[in-house]
Amino acid sequence: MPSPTLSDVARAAGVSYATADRVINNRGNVAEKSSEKVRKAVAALGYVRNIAAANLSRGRIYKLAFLIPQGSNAFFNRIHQHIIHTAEHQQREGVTVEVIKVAAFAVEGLQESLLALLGRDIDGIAIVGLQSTALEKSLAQLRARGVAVVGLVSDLPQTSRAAYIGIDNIAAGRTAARTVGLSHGGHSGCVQTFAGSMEARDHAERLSGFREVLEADFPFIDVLDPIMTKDDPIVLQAQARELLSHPGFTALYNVGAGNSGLIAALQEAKGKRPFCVVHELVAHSRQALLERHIDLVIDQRPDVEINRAFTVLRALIDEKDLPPMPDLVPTIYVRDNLPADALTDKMKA
Amino acid sequence: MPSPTLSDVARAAGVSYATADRVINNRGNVAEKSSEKVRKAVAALGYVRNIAAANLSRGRIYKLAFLIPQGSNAFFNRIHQHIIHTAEHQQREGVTVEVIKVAAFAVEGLQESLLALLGRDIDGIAIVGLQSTALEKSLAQLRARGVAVVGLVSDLPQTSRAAYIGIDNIAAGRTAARTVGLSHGGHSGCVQTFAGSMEARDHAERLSGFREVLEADFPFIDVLDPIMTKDDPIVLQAQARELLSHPGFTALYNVGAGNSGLIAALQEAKGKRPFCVVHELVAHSRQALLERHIDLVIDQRPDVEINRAFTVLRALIDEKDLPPMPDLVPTIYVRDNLPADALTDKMKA
DNA sequence: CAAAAAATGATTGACGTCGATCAAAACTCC
DNA sequence: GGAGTTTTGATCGACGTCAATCATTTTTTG
Repeated sequence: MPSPTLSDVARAAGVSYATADRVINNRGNVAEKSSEKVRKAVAALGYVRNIAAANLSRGRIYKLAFLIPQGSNAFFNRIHQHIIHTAEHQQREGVTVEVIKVAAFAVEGLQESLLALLGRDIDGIAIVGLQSTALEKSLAQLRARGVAVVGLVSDLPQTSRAAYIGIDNIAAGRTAARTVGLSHGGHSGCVQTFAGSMEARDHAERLSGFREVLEADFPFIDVLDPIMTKDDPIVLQAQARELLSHPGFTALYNVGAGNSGLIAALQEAKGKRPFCVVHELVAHSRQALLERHIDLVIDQRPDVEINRAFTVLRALIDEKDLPPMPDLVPTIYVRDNLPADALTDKMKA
Repeated sequence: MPSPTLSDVARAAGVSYATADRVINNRGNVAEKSSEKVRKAVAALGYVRNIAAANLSRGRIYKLAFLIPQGSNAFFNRIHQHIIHTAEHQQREGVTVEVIKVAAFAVEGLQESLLALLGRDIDGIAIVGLQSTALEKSLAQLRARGVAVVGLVSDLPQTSRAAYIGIDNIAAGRTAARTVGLSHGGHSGCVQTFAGSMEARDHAERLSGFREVLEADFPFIDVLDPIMTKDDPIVLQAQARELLSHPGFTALYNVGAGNSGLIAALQEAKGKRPFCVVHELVAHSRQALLERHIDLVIDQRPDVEINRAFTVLRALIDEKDLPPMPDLVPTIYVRDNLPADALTDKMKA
C-alpha cells in the first residue's frame, strides 16, 4: 500500500541506492545492464518519485513567467489579476511567478522578451501567443534548455509549445451563432458583425464559426460582413451609433474587443434594440448584461485557464502526467448566471 | 525570501524549538506566556508550516469519503466517474478515497452511513446532502472529531458543513428562463415544466427561479404548473408524448432527471417541436443536443465540482486558506460548445 | 521552604530525496 | 597482467517537520 521508495527499487534491482539514484536522475556513468535492471524494477514496483520530498531536499523553486500583452485591455487586466492572485497562493508552495508585459500583438516585442528570458533560469513560461513562425527558433532554444512552454488564450506554432490552453474559437463563434439563431425563434433577420482585425486569428476563427452555423442552420438570417474596428471603442461607438439609427438589424455580434464603445452606443439608443452578443466578461460587459444593454457574453473563463496553465506547467516541469482538470469550453453568460464579482470585491478591499 | 522555518520562529520568540513545536501542534504543557511569544513570532515572521515536509515526516495519508446516492442515475454515475478519476491521481499524493453509495434520497440511509463512518478514522467527507435536520447530530459528532464535512451538489443543514459545493439552483432556473425568454424573440408562448418532486429542494428552487424571471421579464410567456415525474423516464415519456400531440406549447423545461424519457418522446414527434431545456449533460442529453431533439442543457459541471471538493477538503484538513478556484456557475450548453466527451472516450479505452 | 507539578530545553531518529564524496571493484586496452 | 578507465557501493548531511525521550529549570502548593 505505501508507495515504494527508491531504496525499495534499488533492492529489487539488486543494485545499490547510489546506482538507482544515478539512473533515476540520469547522472550518467552507469552501465547499460544496471540501468536496465533499475528501469525494470521501477516498472515492476510502480515506483514514482516523491516530488514533495525531492523538492524539499533540493529546496527547489519553480520559476514561471507569463508573457501577456501590455495595454489597458480589460480582458488582459483580468488575466493579469488572476495570475497575481494564483501566484500569491502558490508562493508558499515554492512557485515564483513573473508577469512580463509585451507590446501588444507585435512579434518583435515578443521575440525580444523571449531572448531576454534565454539567459535566465526559468522553468516554464506561458505565452499569449502569436502564430508567427518567427518565434519558432527562440522557442525551440528555450525548450532545448528544458523550459516548459505553453500557449495561453491564443496559440503558438504547434511545434513550439507543449500545450495550448484556451478555448476553441471556432466553437466560440458557432456558439454565438447558435444563440443568435435561437433568439430569432424561426423568424428572419439580419446580423451585423464586428471584428478587430482579420489578421487576429481568434477573430477570424470566431467569424468563420459564426457564419458556418448561421448559414447551415438558420439560413433565414443574413450575416453581414464584419465592420473592422481595430478593437477601438471609439470606432465601435461611432459605427454602432450609425447602425442603430437604421432599423432592420436583428442582431449584433462583436468577435473582438472594444465593447465599451458598443455598449455606450447601445445605452444611448432608444426603443427595441437588436439581440447583442459580445465576448469576454469584464466590468463593463458584466454591467451591460445586468442593465440589459446586451443579451449574452461568451466568455473563455480566464480564471479556469490560468488555473490550468499553472497545473500544466507544473506537470510538465515535474514530468508527470496531467491530473484531471475542468474542460475549457466557451461559456455563455446571461444576466442570471454571472459568477460573484471577485474583481469588484477586490477593488473594494 | 525563503520561508521562515519553525526554528526561525523559535529563535525569534526566544524559546526552544521544542516549545515552539508544542505551541504549533498544540501538544499542551506550555505556559500562556510562552505560547503568546510564539504566536507573536509566527505573526511577525509570517510563518506557515511546510505541509509537504510535515506530511513527509508523519507519513500522512488523507482519508476522504464521498457519499453519493445509489442507483443508475446518469448524473451520479458521471459524478462517480470523476471522483474515481481524480482519486487515481491524488493517490500518489497521499490521498485515499472511498465512495460510499447511499440509498437515494433517504435520510435513514444517509444517517446510517454517517454512523458507520463515526467509528473509523476519516479526515474529510463530501456528502450529496439532504436538508434534513435529522442529520445534524451525527454530522456534529463527526465534525467534533475533526472530520471536515462539505456538502456536494445538494446542500446540508448550514451549520452542519464547512462548505457547500454546488451551483445556485435558483440561478440555474433563472438562467433557463432567460434562454427560454430569449428564444421567443418577443413573441408570446406557453411553457410546460416538469419536476421530479417538489420535496427535492433543487427542483423547487429551479422552478421558482424560472418562474421569477419569466414573470418579470417575459410576461407574454405562460408558465404552466409542473408535471410531477418522480424523475422516472417512463412517466416523462408518456406525459411528453401526450403533450406533444397538442400544439400550442412553445417550450418545455425539465428541472429534474429522467430526461431519456423526454428525449424519446421528442424523437418520436414529427414537425416543429417546442424549445427544450433540460439539466445535466450526460450521454443521452448530449446526444439529444447533437441530434437537435433539445436546444439547451444547463449543467453544473460536476467535474469542476469534484475538483473543488478535493481542494476544499484538503484545505480544511490542512487548516490553510483556500487557493483560487474556478467559480461555480450554471453552465449553458448548446450543441456547439460541448466539451470533448471524456466519458465516452474512456469507455472505448 | 520543601515537595510536587508544570514548563522548558536539548536532542534524536525518522520521512524520501538530492547531491555530494571516496574508496573499492569491474571493466578495458595494449 | 598492469595501468588506466568506467562503474559501483557505501555513506553523509542537508531539507522542514513530527513525535518522541530525558534532564533540567521554573512555578505552584501546602
